[in-house]
Amino acid sequence: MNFPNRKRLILQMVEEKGSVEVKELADLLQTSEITIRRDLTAMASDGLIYRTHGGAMKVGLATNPVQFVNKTAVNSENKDHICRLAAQEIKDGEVVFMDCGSTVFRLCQFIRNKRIQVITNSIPVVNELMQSEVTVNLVGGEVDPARQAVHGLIANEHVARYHAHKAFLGVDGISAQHGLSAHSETEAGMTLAMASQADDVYLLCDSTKLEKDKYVQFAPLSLVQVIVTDPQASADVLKLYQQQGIRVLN
Amino acid sequence: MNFPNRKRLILQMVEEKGSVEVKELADLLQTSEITIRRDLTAMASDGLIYRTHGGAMKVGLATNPVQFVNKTAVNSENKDHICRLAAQEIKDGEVVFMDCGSTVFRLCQFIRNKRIQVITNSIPVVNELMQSEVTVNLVGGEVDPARQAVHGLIANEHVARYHAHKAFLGVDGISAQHGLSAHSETEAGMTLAMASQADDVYLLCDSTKLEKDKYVQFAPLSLVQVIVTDPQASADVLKLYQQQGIRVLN
DNA sequence: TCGTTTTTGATTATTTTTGAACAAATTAAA
DNA sequence: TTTAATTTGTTCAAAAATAATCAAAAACGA
Repeated sequence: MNFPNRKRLILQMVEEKGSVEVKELADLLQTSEITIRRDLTAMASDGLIYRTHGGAMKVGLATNPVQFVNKTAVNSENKDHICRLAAQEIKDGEVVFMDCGSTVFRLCQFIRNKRIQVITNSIPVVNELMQSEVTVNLVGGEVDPARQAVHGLIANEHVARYHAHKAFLGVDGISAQHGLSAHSETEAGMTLAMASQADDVYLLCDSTKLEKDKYVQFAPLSLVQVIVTDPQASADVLKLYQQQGIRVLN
Repeated sequence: MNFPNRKRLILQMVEEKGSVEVKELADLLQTSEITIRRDLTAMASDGLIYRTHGGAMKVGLATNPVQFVNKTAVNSENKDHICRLAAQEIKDGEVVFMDCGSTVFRLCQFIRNKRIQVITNSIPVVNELMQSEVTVNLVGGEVDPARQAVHGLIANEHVARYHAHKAFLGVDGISAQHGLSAHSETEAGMTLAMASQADDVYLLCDSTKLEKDKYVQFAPLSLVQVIVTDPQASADVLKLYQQQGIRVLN
């Protein structure tokens, strides 16, 4: 076993497990501990891993350029629940849209091993899925640094060139009476673009967003086929949506 | 058994198994180890395989798939020199292309505070420049995980919609006789697309790439206006380029 | 056929990689 | 704070792989 091969395997292990030990690697790669140490030192000086006493760690935490602006942390339990449900809907071979919402971002970890194609305008989603089984298609256009996503006219045109089985979208507000609403027009534009090119539109929104109206009201409820939410959602409210022919998962 | 035949079989084996050993090949192809070594050396210089001690690997497996922050570490002094020169050429208000080379990536740190617009197909460049003064425009299309960049037909079309003052591009090889060459056709396509939409094409390449021919030769030297390289570059070689009307910075 | 060129193989010297031993440094525990 | 246990850096030697040189064999063209 030569260095490039070991390097590849070590890197893969570090990525998977987060951290590794010298002994563990020496055992696994059938070589001496000192050789492993040398490998780790070399890799660390290249910035590939973070060297620790007795092993190495994923550099990702420090290097991974952008963490999702911590919005992911709030309400995380409910969001994971929503994402688990949504992930179950995705079959191998499908093409899906994912927009730049924080809930939608959480979906990444549940679909890493699916053989699907994801079309997205979210930079964090691309970073997350780039090293996974998923094939990623990135929407081109102006980058909006605040939202860490691509938006605008060109972006919408790009989306219009594709067709997907499913679209997984986030919104800032949803109500039976006024439909979907958002904080900004640019986000609304992308949501519309993706929705109109997908067979089924899935809205991922935790229960705090139900029956709330925000700045821009941009689409009727009929745009969506499925709403995925958490168990805290009131049954009465959900019934409102179901009466309009929408499937509800919670 | 002649060289073309061995070459074909070796390539096939490398593709299948990911990595091969000299002994293994000598045994299988009924020839001596030294002949195999010669074959491997020749193939490696064409960029078909990655040479290792005792064998060879698939190119994709050897080049680290994640974080190419490491690649920037090798030859970093020379690369910084190149980037400093290149950065000085960029004036506020300009629009520039940046491709997905590792040298080009290093340019990011030198242009963070410029009021310019960058159009790029490189994910690391986007991550790096997203929180800076620079306005970023991302090229859309299929994401190539190995290169951490967007490539392909759609990507090239996207580039064709824009015009830039300058393009900063990396290549794998350059020679006075055969022009520009690359390891893969997809990279070559993006380079061409950007070059044809820019007023001035700047080639960022350290001296190790001068007078080297790689797998795909895709453009004549006349495509570029400026070559930026390091002080190690031989004056004789640079003169060759200057005679063809190219400006050389080093 | 002969002479030339190309390819292959063998030998030796050099380089690279690996492993072992031991002192120095770091961490954890008392 | 001191002691013990790990881990690491350093030096050296052995093993493996490579480069370089030269000779033999095969292929080629006249």
